[in-house]
Amino acid sequence: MAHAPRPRSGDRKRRIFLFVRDRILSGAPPTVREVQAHCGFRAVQSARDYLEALVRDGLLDKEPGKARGYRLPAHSPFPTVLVPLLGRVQAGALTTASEHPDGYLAVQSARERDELFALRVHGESMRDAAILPGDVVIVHRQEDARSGDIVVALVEEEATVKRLKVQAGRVELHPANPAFAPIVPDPARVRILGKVIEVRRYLEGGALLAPEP
Amino acid sequence: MAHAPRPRSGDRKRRIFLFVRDRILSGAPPTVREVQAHCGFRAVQSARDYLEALVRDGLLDKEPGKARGYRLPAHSPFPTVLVPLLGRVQAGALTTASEHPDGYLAVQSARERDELFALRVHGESMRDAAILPGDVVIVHRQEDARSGDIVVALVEEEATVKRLKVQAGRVELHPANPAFAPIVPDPARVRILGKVIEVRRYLEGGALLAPEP
DNA sequence: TGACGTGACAGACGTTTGTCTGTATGATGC
DNA sequence: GCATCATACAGACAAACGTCTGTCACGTCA
Repeated sequence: MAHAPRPRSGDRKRRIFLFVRDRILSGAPPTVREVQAHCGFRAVQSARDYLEALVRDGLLDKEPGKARGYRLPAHSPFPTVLVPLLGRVQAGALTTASEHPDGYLAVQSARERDELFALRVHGESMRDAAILPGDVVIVHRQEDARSGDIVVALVEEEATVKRLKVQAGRVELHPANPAFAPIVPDPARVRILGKVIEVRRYLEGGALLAPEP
Repeated sequence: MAHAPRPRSGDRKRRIFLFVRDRILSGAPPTVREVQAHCGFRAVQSARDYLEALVRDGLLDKEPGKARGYRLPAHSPFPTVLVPLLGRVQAGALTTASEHPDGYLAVQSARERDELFALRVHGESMRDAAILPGDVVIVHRQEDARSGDIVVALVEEEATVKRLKVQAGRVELHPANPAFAPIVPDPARVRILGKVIEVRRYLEGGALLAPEP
């Protein structure tokens, strides 16, 4: 028997990629047989050939042997976690605050979920570091940091974002705005809550405000 | 033999839900046995019991019989989608480019996912709007925008980020850096690709790999 | 005390699904 | 013509995976 007229392969390959991508984006990668059915192939292997070609092209990743093992080549190999967005953080209340967040943000990170939180920035003190009031910073909880890191620290009983500098063994918190003065706190009274690993600015609407179910 | 001391059930159920949710958000739902392994259960059925309980609670949906059949319910308050991250965009190649992305980013948005893409920013021209080289902008595809919006436009055959100003019916693209001059393009030759709805900066090697070329 | 519900375990069964091997057909190049 | 390659098909096998049935330990409550 004659087969169907051969379609130009690049186009078919592209359509299959879009189908697979759509399915992954919709929540679950397709099986090889679902791709087969979608394309009208009469053999599983035909669909498999295309999928493997897409992997060779770098358009898809796969986990061999696993069911529904095709993935989008993640830009970050990290899983997506939802981290709590805190409004203001007052002294010592970090743990408490993270139990009553303003909402949750999807973050791709190698860190554990409990090591991350998000904080809305108040004030202009980091303007020249391109961090504006209303921006959201994603913070990795840690008690120390290196000179030059942008950190969240407890100063005067409230969390603030500053650049950490260690000069001659002395900890200083530097704003990025000439209108503000560096803070040279009593070492016993400064407490670093974490290090900023990401900055986000939402230009419309706003970050998600969804309660944890 | 005595079993392990019975944990407080609500907490364990919640932790299992978070695990499943993260996995779905990351691109693929887990199998029952993956949940089992993650929780340290010694029987598949134990994991299954929890998963079914979560379905009864309405926290998860499932497709019975299918591999990796657990889903976030449609009414889930976390509309997280994966959005293609494009390196450079050249004339007319937006659709093509989004099929060969550098990777995918998790973005929370009410928009449809094919209306969104992410673009890495090149150059200092938006510095005073707190957008730095290397930042990633999340863009909503639209052909028009309002005066004052930050947009991605095709200029000289390449996509660039600028602030849109409409003065006396004339379209102007304004950089946010005194070192750059406003662009007043031939209206027939300017094309708006979309509006920037979010800006992200990754401060730690992690989530984003490729440094500035 | 005994009935009952819950959380966990154990083992097996059968479907779903990835994978392998082999064949047929047409296009291309020497 | 003949070798070679790519596409599609056919059928089978084996691993992955969802599902079922039964058991055990513990707590609650009448």
